[in-house]
Amino acid sequence: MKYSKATNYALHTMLYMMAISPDKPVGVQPLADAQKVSPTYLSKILTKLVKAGLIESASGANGGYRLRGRQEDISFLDIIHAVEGTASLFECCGSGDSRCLIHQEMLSAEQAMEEKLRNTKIYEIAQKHPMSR
Amino acid sequence: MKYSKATNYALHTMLYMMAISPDKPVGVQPLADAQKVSPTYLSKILTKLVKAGLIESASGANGGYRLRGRQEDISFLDIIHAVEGTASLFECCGSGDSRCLIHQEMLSAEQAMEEKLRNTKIYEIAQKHPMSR
DNA sequence: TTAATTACAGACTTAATGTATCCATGATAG
DNA sequence: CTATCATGGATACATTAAGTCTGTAATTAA
Repeated sequence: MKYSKATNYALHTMLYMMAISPDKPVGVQPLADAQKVSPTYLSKILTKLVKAGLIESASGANGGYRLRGRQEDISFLDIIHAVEGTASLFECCGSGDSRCLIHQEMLSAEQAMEEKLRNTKIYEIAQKHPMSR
Repeated sequence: MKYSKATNYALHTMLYMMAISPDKPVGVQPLADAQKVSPTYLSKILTKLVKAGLIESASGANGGYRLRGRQEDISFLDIIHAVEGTASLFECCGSGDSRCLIHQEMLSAEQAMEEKLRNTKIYEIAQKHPMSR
């Protein structure tokens, strides 16, 4: 079990956008360069962030991607959910059996991690170390 | 990202062993029946638990698998690590860059989940609901 | 209105991992 | 010796991750 590379790219790209250009749109090319990943692949990931409402996009010249909404509120969990989906990490006895105590404990442990991720904002990271990789 | 079915099988089998036969060895067949999974596949998973020192095995007639060591101490995390390995869920900038703040936060969140899993013992579950699936 | 720029969508490929099955081998009790 | 049991290796299949390629649509600048 591992987080996908896509999640890694998404987190770093969000940090990069916040640090470099929090207001003006940035094209996918410079973002891809910063991560050393292909632009077409990164654009797929960014589209997920758009659909999740974390960033917005604009076509045409001078277009690109831009942060949306209150930047201070964007959490690690928001980004991870946008990329990985919101399904539970642990599927148990047909996923419907709420009597299964193992399932309950696993869910509870997962929620501990999610709460931590929900309370961690990229904004804080950007403050501490704007150019952090 | 998801926990493997193998982890699910391992957790349920450990609970089953603790509830049904905490002392005498049990063959893989009845354990496999309880999970509705093939014996040969389950045996591969159990072998991992053996190598991790959580259970012990005995060949030959009247052999099988048996819990090992202090049963009250076996945690969810022990079992998960035995099956999934102990690698971090999040691999970042070449895995070596400890300056990466994103990596640090992800690690910290993961540790929150692990601490929860370390403090959750199957023994407690077995007490509460011996026949829990 | 045309041309350049940019995001988006779909099909596709490749590699890795998970989930199993089958069979041969080896250990052990009776 | 034989029946019973675990172990290991090879293999097969399905699913997912990771990435590429190409065309289409939208928008701006000239």
